Amino acid sequence: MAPGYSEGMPSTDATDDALRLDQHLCFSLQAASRAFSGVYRVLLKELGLTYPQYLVMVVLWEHRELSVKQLGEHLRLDSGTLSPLVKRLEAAGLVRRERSAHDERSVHVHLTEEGAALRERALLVPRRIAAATGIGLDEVRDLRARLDRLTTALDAAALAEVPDLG
Amino acid sequence: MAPGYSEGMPSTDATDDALRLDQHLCFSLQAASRAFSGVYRVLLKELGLTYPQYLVMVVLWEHRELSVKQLGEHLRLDSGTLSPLVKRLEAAGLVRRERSAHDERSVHVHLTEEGAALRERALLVPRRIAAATGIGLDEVRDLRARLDRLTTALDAAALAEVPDLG
DNA sequence: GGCCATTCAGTTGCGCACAATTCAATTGCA
DNA sequence: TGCAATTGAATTGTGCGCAACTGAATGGCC
Repeated sequence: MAPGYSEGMPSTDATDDALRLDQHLCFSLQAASRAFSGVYRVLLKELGLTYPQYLVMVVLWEHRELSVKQLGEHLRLDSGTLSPLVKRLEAAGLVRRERSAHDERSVHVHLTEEGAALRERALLVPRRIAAATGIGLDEVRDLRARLDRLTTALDAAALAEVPDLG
Repeated sequence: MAPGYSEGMPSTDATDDALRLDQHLCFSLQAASRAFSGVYRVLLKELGLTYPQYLVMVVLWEHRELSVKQLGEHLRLDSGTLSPLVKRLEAAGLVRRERSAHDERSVHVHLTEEGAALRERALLVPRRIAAATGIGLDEVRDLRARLDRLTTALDAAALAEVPDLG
């Protein structure tokens, strides 16, 4: 039942089994995520976007203008990742950054004409991706729900792992 | 039903909806994957491993000795990623690299005493991770199966996207 | 009003993922 | 046997993710 080690000595201990690569949900997750990136990479090349840049544009197409902080809340990214990424989008002419008048600390990112126009060309991407997954809308919805619950649980656990309070 | 754009003008077009961030399975997937990494990062710090390094060790604990190429097949990584990573594991004293006698092109990676011994301390990791996910073994198994099928489908699609053959 | 803690963006540094290239070793085939 | 194509590892370069830090702006509190 259990493949065990290469020596042909099957491990019957569940704790041992748990250390096998194929028992790691995190690996299946990461593999699927990278496979997704690979498909997006091909589709997005003609838009001149990387996959993380595409996600930033998706958020901006939905909200038009956001601070770096707000972008990070939507995408779970911090300024260390977003600052250079947004700069590259600005260099590509898709967004512009401006200091807020109300709060000089924050920087608002908004679409340029060109950035807004790119949305038209991006509309086909989700359909082509959906076709590539080979699964139906219902299963996609179900998977998303499960994954989001998983993320919430893991975030909570990560906080608990760094007690700070004894 | 559909939140639509910030202007309060709900988009009833399914194509428009598909461009919303919360419709992107890839994002839920990546978010869950990064949440996993975060929990692992905390647990693995005391083992002196990063999450990708841990996965390499998991494969080596299972197979004892593999070429860089074989490691890459297990983990879906190429030498561009593995070469420096394995070098860091070697610098940490956990593995040793040796040119194969049969084929001088290939480099075999095998555990040192210290690397093999580290397995004992790693045995607790999967249990603590399982607790952090907040889901049962059955759902984990089901999720893994779905994700692996998804990865297979996406890989096939990625190949089809780069026709090369017209 | 003046001071301190907090907030926000940006930078630096490190490791990972991946494309593209290089180079040596090997294989295949004429 | 000799040469071309392939294979395996390593290197280079770019971008992402994240921790740690900097510095300016803001807000709270006395």
